[in-house]
Amino acid sequence: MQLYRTKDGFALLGCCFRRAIAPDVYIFSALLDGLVVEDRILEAEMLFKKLIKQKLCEPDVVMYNTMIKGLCKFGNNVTALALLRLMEQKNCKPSIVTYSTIIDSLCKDKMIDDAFKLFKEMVSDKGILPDVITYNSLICGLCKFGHWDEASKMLKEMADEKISPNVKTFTALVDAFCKEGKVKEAEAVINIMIERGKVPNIVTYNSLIDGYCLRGEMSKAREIFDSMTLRGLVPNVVTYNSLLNGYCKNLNIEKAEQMFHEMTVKGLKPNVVTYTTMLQGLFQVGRCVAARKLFDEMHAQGQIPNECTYGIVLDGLCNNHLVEDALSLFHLVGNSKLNSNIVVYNILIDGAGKYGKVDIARVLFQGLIDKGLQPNVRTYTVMISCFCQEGLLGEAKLLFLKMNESGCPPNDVTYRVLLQGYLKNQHYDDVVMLLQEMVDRGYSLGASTLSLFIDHIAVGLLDRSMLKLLGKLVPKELMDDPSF
DNA sequence: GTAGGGTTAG
Repeated sequence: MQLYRTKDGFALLGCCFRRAIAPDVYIFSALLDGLVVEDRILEAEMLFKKLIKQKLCEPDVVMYNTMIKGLCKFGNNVTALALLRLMEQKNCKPSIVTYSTIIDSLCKDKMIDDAFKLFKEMVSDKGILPDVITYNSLICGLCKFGHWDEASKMLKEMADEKISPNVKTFTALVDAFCKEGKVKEAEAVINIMIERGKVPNIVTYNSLIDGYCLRGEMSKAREIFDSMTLRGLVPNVVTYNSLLNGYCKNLNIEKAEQMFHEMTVKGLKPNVVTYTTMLQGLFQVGRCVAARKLFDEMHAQGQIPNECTYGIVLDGLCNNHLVEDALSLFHLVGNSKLNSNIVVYNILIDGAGKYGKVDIARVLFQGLIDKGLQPNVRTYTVMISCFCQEGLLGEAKLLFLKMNESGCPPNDVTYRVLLQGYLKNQHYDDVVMLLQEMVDRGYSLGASTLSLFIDHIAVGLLDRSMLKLLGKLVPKELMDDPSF
C-alpha cells in the first residue's frame, strides 16, 4: 500500500465485498495509510469516519495512529490531539507511537511547549517510557530553536535512561549546528559519533556539506564531497542540490551548471529543488533567457513547479526589471493554489513598488484582502515602502497605524522603512516619536538608516539634540566596530 | 500483514 497503489487497494476491497469476505481492521488500516501516503487526507478522514459510523470495524491503536499521522502531516495537530482523547474515551490505549507522532508534529510546528506538555503526560500520567525516537523529535525541536542547553539536558536524560543516541540523533545535531553556521561544532559531533561506533551516512554528510555551502566555503564543501565518495558513500540529489545552491549563491553559475551536468551524467534525476535552485542562480546573474529555457526543460522533464519555484521565478522576474512578465504570469496562474500564498503577494507588491507602479501595488494589496488572505509584517512593510517611495507619506502613516489595529504590529524593518521615507521626503513631524517607540521596543536602526540620520543632522536639516536618542539605537554590530 | 524520528530551493 506504501507503493502508491490505493486504487488497487480499493479494487481489492470491492473484491472482498463481492465474495462476502469481511475486510478486517488490518485491511482498512492499510487502505487508510495508502490514502495518507498519497496526501489524500480528506478521503482518509471520510473513510475513517465512515468506518466508525457504519461500524464496519472497530479501529485499533494502529488505525488511530495512522489517522493521527495523516492529520499531523497536514498540520492539524488539534484534531490529532482530539483523536488521542477519543482513543482514551473508547478504551483504546494510546501507545508510544501515538504520543511520538503528535510530539514530533508539535516540534515541527514550533510548538515546543505543547510538545513537552504531551511528553510529560505520556511519561508521568501514562507511565509510557520514551524511546530514542521520542527523544530525537524533542532534541530536534529544541535545536531548531537554538535551545542548545535544553537539548543537551535531554541528551543527558537519554544517557541516564540508558538510551543511546543513534545516527539520526547525531545527524539532527549536525544539521542544527550547520544551520547556525557552526560547522566546527558539527564536525565535532561527527567525530563523537564515530568514537561511539556510529557510522555517519549520506544524510549526515549532506547536512555538513550544506553547512559549508551556506557559509560560502565551497572548497571545503567540495573536499567533504570528495572524501565522502572515497568512503563509498554515493552522493544523491540532495548532495548535489546543496552544492548547486552554494555555487549559485556565490554567483559561480558556471560551476553550478557544470555540477548540474555532472549529476545527470551520473544518472541522478534533477528534481524540483534542483531546477528551482538553478533558476534562482540564473536570475541572480541576470540570465533571464537561460532561466526561461530551463523552466521549459523542467516542464519537459515532468518536474512540476511548486509554490517555491513560483515564488523564485516571480522574484527573479521582478528583480530583472520584468515586473510586467511577473504580473502576466501571476494572472495566467489565476485562482490556483499557487496564488493563495501571501509570499507571492509580498514579492509582487515589492516588485511593483520598486518600479514606481504604486497603483498596481494597491490593487494587489486590495486583491489579497478580498481573497481572505492575511497580510503579514512583510506585506505591510513593502506596501509602506511603496508609498514612501512615491512620497505618499500620509498613506504610509495610515497603513503603519493600521498594523497595530490588525494585530500585526510593525517590526524593526517597518520602522526603518517608514523613517527612511520620512527623511528622504524631509518630513520630520513624527520622527522623534517613532525613534522613541523603537527604543522602547528594543529595536535598533540599521547602518544605512543611521547614516541617513547623520547626514540630515550634518547639513542642519535635523537638530543635533536628536543624537542622544540615536545613540540608543545604534546597532550592536556598529558598537563593536572600532572604525565607528 | 497495518503505526512514530534525521538532509536540499523563498
